[in-house]
Amino acid sequence: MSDVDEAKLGLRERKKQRTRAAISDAAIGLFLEHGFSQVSVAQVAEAAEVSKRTLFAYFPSKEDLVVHRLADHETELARVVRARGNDASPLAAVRAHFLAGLSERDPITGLNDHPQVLRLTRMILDAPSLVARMEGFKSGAERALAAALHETADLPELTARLGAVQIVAVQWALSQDNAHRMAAGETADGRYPGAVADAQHGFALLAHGLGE
Amino acid sequence: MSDVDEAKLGLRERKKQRTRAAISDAAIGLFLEHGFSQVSVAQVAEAAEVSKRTLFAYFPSKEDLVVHRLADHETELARVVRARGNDASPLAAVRAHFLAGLSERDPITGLNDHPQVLRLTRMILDAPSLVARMEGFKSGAERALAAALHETADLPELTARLGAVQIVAVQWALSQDNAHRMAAGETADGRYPGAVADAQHGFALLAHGLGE
DNA sequence: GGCAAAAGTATACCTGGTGCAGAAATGCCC
DNA sequence: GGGCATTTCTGCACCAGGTATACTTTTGCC
Repeated sequence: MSDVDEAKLGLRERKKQRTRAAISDAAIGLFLEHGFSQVSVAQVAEAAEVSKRTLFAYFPSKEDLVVHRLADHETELARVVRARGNDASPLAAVRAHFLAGLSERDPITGLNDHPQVLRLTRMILDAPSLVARMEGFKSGAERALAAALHETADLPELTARLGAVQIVAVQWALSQDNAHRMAAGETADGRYPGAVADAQHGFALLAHGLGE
Repeated sequence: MSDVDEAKLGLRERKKQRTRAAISDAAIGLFLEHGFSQVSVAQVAEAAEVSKRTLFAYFPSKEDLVVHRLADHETELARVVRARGNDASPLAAVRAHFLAGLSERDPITGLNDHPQVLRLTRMILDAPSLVARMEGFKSGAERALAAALHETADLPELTARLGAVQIVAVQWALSQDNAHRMAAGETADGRYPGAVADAQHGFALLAHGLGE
């Protein structure tokens, strides 16, 4: 039918990837247009020209149709910590990574005002089950970061875990604040200086404590 | 039928409360015995001698049958902060409250090895949807604590929020660690000194930072 | 006692998700 | 190209959580 683009994997594998993409695209499109809870998986399956049973062979739940694209952010912080230079502190590495994300307008920092990103954010926030999945990612990020701190910074397990949950909590809160401001109409470029200042403030709190 | 125990509220209200308790008790009993996911709401309704529709009039979801008892912990930290003496710092108030919880073996600190508590903990941890609800409580606690800090400690909103998420994250991690040790067989009394030391460590990290 | 409002019930239905048996497509060897 | 095992897909029946509707029972109160 079509040209052989990526001939490395057999026809079977290519078709599977195309089917997967078709299902995901149909789902995102319908969800963005009508809202996550307003669209049934049966409608998604029909739009993707696939049976409901096949849809669930590719994605274990309705929520996964949305969040599978964000799944690798779960281990992002842990990878940053593991990949840091030997002289750098974990906290400095995470801070540098977050500041880089801000300057690149990485959607995960919340500092992105593209209409598609805004619509996706609003769609997720409107669906409690999707918010719950995001919280689940947060937990996964905590676990992964704790392991990375424990293994590469020679910290006791509890200290690593306590540090990890604080770091993840602060970064998440900073991102949420940015996203909230974008949703309220601020522009990414206009918000950028404030976002940087707030990030510096947040990481300073992490480094030097809340006081007393 | 039975004696009039609490005659303050009308018969209607008393009956409602009894029905509510009957449903909740039947649910907890069945869930503890067979596991949360193994018991259907229809079975709970039957055991409570109530129709399924009535059950859902009292509890909006299956998960609420379990977590409604824990709901007021959501605002516990915020209340502690608001009720502190005018000279005390919020962090000191929270630390004192947590240490008091440890010495009282408050189940929410994780430091309680009563079989019923252990079984309940295991039951919740075995059910992903219940774990997700607990995470939701965490978010609620963060919001409430952030508001309390903002209003009573004269902190900017972002600072209050960043402090709140750190405090909640640390306290939650400490509690989870204790609960995990209880589940692994440690006794509450044996664990108590270590739990206190770990709590001191966690709150010291909050007060003085992770360093660098 | 009688009546309006509240609470409870039975039933049918919708949606997410799974089990099962069979049809269709694919890879591969001839 | 023709067969054949394996994988994939499909239709269908089914389960559980939850809701809408329309109806009956119970309660509060005059």
